[in-house]
Amino acid sequence: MPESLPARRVLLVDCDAFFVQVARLEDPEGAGKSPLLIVGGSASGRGVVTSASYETRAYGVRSAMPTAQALRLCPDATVVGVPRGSVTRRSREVRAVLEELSPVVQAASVDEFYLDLTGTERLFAPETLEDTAWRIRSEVLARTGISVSLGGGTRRVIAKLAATRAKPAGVHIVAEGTEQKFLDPLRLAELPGVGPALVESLGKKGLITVAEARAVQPEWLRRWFGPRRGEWLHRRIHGIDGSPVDPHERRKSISSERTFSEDLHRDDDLDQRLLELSTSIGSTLRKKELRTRTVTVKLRDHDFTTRQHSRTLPEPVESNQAIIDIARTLLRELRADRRVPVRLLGVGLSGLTGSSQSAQLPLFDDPGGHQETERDRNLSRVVDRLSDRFGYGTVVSGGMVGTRPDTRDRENQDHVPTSKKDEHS
DNA sequence: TCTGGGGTCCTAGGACCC
DNA sequence: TCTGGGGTCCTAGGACCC
Repeated sequence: MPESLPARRVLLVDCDAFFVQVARLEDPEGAGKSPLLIVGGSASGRGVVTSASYETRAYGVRSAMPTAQALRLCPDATVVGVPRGSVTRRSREVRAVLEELSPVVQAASVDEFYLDLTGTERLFAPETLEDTAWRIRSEVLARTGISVSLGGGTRRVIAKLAATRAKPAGVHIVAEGTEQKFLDPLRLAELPGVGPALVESLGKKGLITVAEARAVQPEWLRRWFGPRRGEWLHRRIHGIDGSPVDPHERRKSISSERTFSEDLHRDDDLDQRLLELSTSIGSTLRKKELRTRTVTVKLRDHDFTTRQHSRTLPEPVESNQAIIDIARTLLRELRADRRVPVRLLGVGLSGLTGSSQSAQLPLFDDPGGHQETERDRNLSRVVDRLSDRFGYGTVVSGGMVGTRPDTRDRENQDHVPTSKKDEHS
C-alpha cells in the first residue's frame, strides 16, 4: 500500500435495531410501548426473527433465530410482522439526510451506509472525525427519528468493525496508525466475511483470534485455505482494504421467494405460485428499466433440500411471458429430478442490462422457444399499469397472464389462520 | 431449535474455442 | 489416436451479510 496518500476518512452509519425502531415509529401505541419487541415471524408460522429489541437480546434472542425458539427464551415478548414498505421508506429518508452531510454515500444494505469524508478535513475544521460522527448522529436522529451508531477509520473494514463497538447509539473511531492494535484482540469470527464454516476450519488449526492468525506465515494461510481465500484472510487480519466507497453500485440480481404455510405438492398450485412470483419480479425489472438474460428457479423441498436450475438466453428479455416460459421449464426440470412436497419456491433474474439499449435482432432461433416479441413487452407494460391502479392480484387473477381464479381463492384462505396468529402475538 | 427473504461473491466442472 | 493449455461462458452449489 502506498503510504504517501492522505489517510482516508471512512464512516459506517449503522441503524440500531432498525426494523424494531421502524415498527415502533409506525405503531407508537402498540409496538412503541413494548420494550420486549421482536420483529419477524411470518404469516406462515414458520418465521424467524428479523430484528430483536436490545431488551429481548438480553434473553438470548438473536436475528435469524426461529420465532418459536425466541418466544421460549423470552415468553413475554411481543412479535410483530416486518413492516416492509415503511422500512424501505425510512431507509431512503436516512440516506437522503446523509447525502446532505457527506460527499460520498453508499448504501450497503437497508440499514447501513458508508460515507467517505476524505478531503473534508479543512471544510469541517476544527471538527475531528469523531465530532463529525456525533454531529451526523444527532442530525439523522432529529430529522428522521432513527437512532444510528457510527464507526470510523481509514478503511471500510475498520469502520465496519468500529461500528459494532459503537453500538448502540454511539460512536467509535479507530485512529490512523492504531488499526492493528484494534484488530489483534478480536476473535476471527468477528471479522466480516468470516462465517461459521471458516471459523471451524480456523479453529482446527488452533486459530481463534486475529493476533494468533497474524503469527502464521501468509504462505501457510494460502496452503491451508487455498490461494485466494488465504490471501483474502491475510489482508483481512492486517486490516488491508482498498475497496472504495462507491455511490454508483448497480444491482446484479432481482429475486423473490416464498415459504408456504404448508408444503405444496400439487403441480398446479406450484405453477400458480410460480406465476405470481414471476409477474412480481418482472414488474420490478421493468420499473428499474432493466432486462435479464438469466432466469433461476429455486425449490426447497419439505426436508430442506434446496435445489435450483437456471437458464441463460442469447438475448436479454423483460416481458412476463418470456420470464414465465423459462421459469415453467425450469420448474418442470426440478420436479422431474425429485418429486416431493415443496416448502419454498423462488424466482430470480440475473445478467441484468439496461433496457434502454435497443434490442438486438436475434441471430438465430432460441431452441428453447423463448423468443420475446414486441407484443409480449407491450402486454407486460399494460399489466404493470393496471396493477399500479387496481392492485397486483386483480390483474393476475383477471386472466391476463392465464391464471385460474379457483386456485387463488384457495390461496387466500391459506392466510386466514396465520393472520390470527399475528394478532395474538 | 426446526430453520425468512433480500442480496453478493466464490468455486469447480464442463462446454467450447483457439 | 490416447492427447496441451489458456480463456470465457454457463451451471450448480455454497458461504456469507443484514
